[in-house]
Amino acid sequence: MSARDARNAHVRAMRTPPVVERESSAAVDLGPLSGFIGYRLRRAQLQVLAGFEQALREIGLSPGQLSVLVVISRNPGLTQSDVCTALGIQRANFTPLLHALEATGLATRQVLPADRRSNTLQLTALGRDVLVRALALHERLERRITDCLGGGGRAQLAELLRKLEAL
Amino acid sequence: MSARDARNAHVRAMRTPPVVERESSAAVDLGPLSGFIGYRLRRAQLQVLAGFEQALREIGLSPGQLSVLVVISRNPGLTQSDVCTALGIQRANFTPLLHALEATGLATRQVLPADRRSNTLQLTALGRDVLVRALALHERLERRITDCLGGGGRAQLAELLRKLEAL
DNA sequence: GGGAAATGGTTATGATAAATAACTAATAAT
DNA sequence: ATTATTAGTTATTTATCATAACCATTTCCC
Repeated sequence: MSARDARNAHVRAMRTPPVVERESSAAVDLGPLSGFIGYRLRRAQLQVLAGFEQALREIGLSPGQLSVLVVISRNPGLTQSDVCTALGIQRANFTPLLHALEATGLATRQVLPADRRSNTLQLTALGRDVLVRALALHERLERRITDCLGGGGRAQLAELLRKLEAL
Repeated sequence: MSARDARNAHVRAMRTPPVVERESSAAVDLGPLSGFIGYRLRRAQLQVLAGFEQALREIGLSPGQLSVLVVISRNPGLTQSDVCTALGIQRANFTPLLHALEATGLATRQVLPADRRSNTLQLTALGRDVLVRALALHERLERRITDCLGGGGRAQLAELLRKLEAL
């Protein structure tokens, strides 16, 4: 990095023709990697994830938890499996996620009388309240993204990603 | 899901006006979630990741490993830290990743005489060969993505994601 | 009606990626 | 020469995703 650059700075300044430049900081060639969608996706997702945690820090919801709250808020009475398939979560991974929402008093399970294997999900009053606040905080993140991409870019990105889900 | 639909099918067929439709399969309302870039990113990234593993199965490289091979192939003599900052990997997480590449004979570390704390990285002959084959296999995935998004869409996506990394 | 098969939810477990802190050896700074 | 940085390693923690096995319930079908 710049360590070695600093070390060799005098050499370069006096005698080195600025040809090789000794890997000066950002001079790393990513080659075909720059065009890999998967690579770009990973880095972008990490960045947005960091933004999410920052934006929702005071509430402390994970992305998955927020998504579940949104879905059961708009579709009261869905079963766990319904939510899982809607969100692309494994049923096995959904159990602890949901239990966390129950433990914090945001959601409740209720056995469906018509099929006593199934649990239907509802938000508590607290859950509705927290959801509203979380969505407001999340707006900040989305605004940052819009500022970064422009309104059109943001819409394009959402659409392209949506298409990609059907890969 | 369709389970409950099937259960109530006779009822609906005889007397129920097709109004409520009992959460028919894809009728889950994601609400604002559909517009969340973070949500779309997560799902798209998972999909592309699955495509990656499928495409490179016969070689068995992880995305991170491939990215490292590419970078040290195009920039021989980089130190570990150089590669880390170029790829956005923590130095601590890079160590086992690199050791795996060494253990499979794809890359070598070499102490830099000018600074014996640093290791410079090189590909072995095998590493170069595997890299070529891996890139060829990876082409398939990229082609699938291009088929899915169109050439223009793919370029747009790459650019938008690149911008997002600077969020 | 009653046994086999399928379904909803849970548990346990493993694999992977990422973050943090503490440590060593070597170099740089003063 | 002492001190402070820096490169790399180790250990640990956390979170996400995947798989398989299991129980209770319901459906299928004979």
